[in-house]
Amino acid sequence: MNKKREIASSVKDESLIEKRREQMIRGAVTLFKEKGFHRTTTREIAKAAGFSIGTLYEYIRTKEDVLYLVCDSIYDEVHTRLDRLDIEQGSINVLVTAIEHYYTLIDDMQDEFVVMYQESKSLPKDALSYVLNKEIEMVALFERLLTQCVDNGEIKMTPKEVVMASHHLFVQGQMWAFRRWALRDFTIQEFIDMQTKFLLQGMAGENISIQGA
Amino acid sequence: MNKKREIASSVKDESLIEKRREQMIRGAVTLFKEKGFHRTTTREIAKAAGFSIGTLYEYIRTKEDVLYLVCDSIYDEVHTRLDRLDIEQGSINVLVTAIEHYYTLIDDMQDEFVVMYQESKSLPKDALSYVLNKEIEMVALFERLLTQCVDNGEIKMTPKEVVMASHHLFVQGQMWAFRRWALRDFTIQEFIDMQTKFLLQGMAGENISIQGA
Amino acid sequence: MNKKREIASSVKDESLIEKRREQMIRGAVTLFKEKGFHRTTTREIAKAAGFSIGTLYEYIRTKEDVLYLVCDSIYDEVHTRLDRLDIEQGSINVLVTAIEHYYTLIDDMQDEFVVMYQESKSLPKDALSYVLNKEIEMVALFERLLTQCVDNGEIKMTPKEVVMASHHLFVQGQMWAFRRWALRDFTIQEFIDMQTKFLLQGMAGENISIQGA
Amino acid sequence: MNKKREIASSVKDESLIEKRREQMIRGAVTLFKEKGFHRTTTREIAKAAGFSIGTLYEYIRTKEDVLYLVCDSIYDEVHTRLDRLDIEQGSINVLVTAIEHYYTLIDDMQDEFVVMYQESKSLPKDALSYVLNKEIEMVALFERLLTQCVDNGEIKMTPKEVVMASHHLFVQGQMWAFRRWALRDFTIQEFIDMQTKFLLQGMAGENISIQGA
DNA sequence: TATGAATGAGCTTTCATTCAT
DNA sequence: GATGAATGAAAGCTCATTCAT
Repeated sequence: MNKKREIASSVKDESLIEKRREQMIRGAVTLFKEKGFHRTTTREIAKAAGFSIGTLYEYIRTKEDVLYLVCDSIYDEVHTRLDRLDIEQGSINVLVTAIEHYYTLIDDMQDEFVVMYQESKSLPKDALSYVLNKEIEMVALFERLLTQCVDNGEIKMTPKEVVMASHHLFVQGQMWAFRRWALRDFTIQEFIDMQTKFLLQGMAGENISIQGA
Repeated sequence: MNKKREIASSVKDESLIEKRREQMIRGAVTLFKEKGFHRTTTREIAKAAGFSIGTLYEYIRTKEDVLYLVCDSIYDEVHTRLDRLDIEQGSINVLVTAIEHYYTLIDDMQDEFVVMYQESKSLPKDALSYVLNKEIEMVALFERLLTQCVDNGEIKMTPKEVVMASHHLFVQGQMWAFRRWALRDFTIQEFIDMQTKFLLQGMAGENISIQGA
Repeated sequence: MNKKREIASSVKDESLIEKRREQMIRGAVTLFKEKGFHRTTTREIAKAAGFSIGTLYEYIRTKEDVLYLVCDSIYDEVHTRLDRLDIEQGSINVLVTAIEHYYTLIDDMQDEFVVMYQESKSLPKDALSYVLNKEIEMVALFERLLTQCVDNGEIKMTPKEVVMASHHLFVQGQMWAFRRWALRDFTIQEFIDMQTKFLLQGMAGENISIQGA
Repeated sequence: MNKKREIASSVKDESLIEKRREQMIRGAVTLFKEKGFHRTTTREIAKAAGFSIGTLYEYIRTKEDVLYLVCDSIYDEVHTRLDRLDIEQGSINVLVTAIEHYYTLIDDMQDEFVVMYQESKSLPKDALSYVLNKEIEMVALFERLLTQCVDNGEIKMTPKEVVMASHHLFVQGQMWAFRRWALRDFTIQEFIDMQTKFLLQGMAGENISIQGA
């Protein structure tokens, strides 16, 4: 369900398509980051990619396709980087590794993530649901790892807390991408450490009574 | 510094201005939420507000003004609701109350917050910095409360952890606004409780060794 | 033929109409001079006149009416000032006086003349032809005076030269209004003297002694 | 000083730019003459030029650019036609030729000149000063020729008279463009002859005393 | 009479997309 | 395959004019 959308191209040569689209994505990310999707013109994208507007349209059908290609390429990278973890049995160690890989990935592709989160709402319905689905997959990865930790007794959490914590981890990733201006005193490693510690402390502790008790 | 921007209007009657702008904001939020700022036309805003395009422009100068009015009205509400806390001396109780008020506020104005966070980048430079400043003020409120808890010994945290936790609280608010679709199984009260518990546990625990140690 | 156009007003009190229109004309001339008819808004005219846009429209029907009122008031002044000459029998002396009066008038009402000549093409057909007719009357006055000078032997000119010279005199008046920036080294009296001398020399052809000498 | 303004075009082919702009100018002059710059819409200009509104804006940036192109092309023609005279040593013969060429030029491009003089005030500041400068150059040409005639004894004139006469010649050119409706009984040759004769007579004569002397 | 809020036709300009070369 | 000139729908905004108060 929600398979990768094929972006039509009138060019036949597959390797050329890939090359051109890569140029396109690189240029587009910079522009989208700077001015947003709507304020960026297709001409600008073509220019930044190094070819003419006519050529641009040989490799896409609509401007939104460019945005989709950007989002899609991000998730290709996510998969490349996190696929190993996908098969491993969950444990605290695997979880910690997953968090580290995920946040490092976001750090490496900060611009791309910002663009994706900022602009994905401009995608056409089906492309949007494809991207959203990728997001859900990510959250589900954390959910699975956490659940397995609960199952093997390493962590104590209600199922609802697992859901919440997964979203939490995911959203903290967005935070790193979006709010780096506010977190410029932190290195990515510090950030990872703190997030990890935070999570594990939050989960491990005896129930602490709140509100005066 | 960064004073409220006056949006010029060619109408003189102040109370009428307020009334019309309220209509405008209400209509605009719905539309911006639905289609985003750029895909919404000024004519649609006028129509949703219940008056003509000409009348719309009697109360604003540019389309961006509408977005600013939306953001500004949100922060007016924020201030109305959180101003009491601003003067209180920090303590765990006050902090917990602040979290509750803040997340309840976001819950009440979900659409408005989503729009603000999604679209504020489309504001003109000075308006954007005004809005960003409001955001910083919010984070600073949490920071102050946390620091005072640290000072009075209720909480153990390094200054860096205080900064991180403040951003964390802030971003979790965004999460509630943005990801309600993913959290539809949670009530706002559950959400508040979990976030609060999470935070306090994370802060209170003895240092727990991570990574196998 | 081409009678004064009545500008409709919904106000009854004639003296009030006159008062308001005078305010209007004074304000409008300044604005039209500065920004031209098209770039001036009716609101600006109302404001410059010292009353509201609603009141403005109690005294005129369209924006073009304002322009007409300006042009009309100029020719009222022209008539007031030159009517005496209209009845006198032509002679070199009368001609010289006419030139002097005419150029002095233009000097006194420089702004008004500039506006009229620059903007009169924006008048509606009938108003335009009324104003053009006034212009023709002016030229005709010079023509009559010249012709009578020819008839009484004071000047030697072919009928065609009379026509040309009349237009010449008229156009030199425009020049004084329009090109004062280029003629800032000249006083109006110098200008009058030179124009007069120029004309009379030009007409004298064979050395004809003027003024009896 | 006051160099030709480059009007930006997004089209690269220079010869195409020239061709399209020529179409544009031709169409615009007709329309501006008929209805004035402000009453003419850009769509009408495009249509008159024979292409779409989108294409129009491939060759200009703003509506005012069209007006500038009109003015500029007039002065290109002026230069083409009068440049020879620019280098010649002044003499009565050269002066007479200059007058003839100048008035003939105006006769050939009557519409263009009318438009330029009527509408140039709608140009943006820098374009206006460029055009005004061209005008000053024209007057200066006459001034130089006259001064040289004075220097070589062919003509007797004070420096002030030279200035005035130069403006006079220039303004008479405007007259021929603007008031042809009033001068329809004259051919351009008659006009030239009369103006020339007028000027030379005015200048050549013994000083004739005016007003009583 | 005076006011000024309301209206909407109409303007300039942009830009995604096409297609002949 | 690559190019870029051409297109026109659609957007933001203005302003002359009206009319209820």
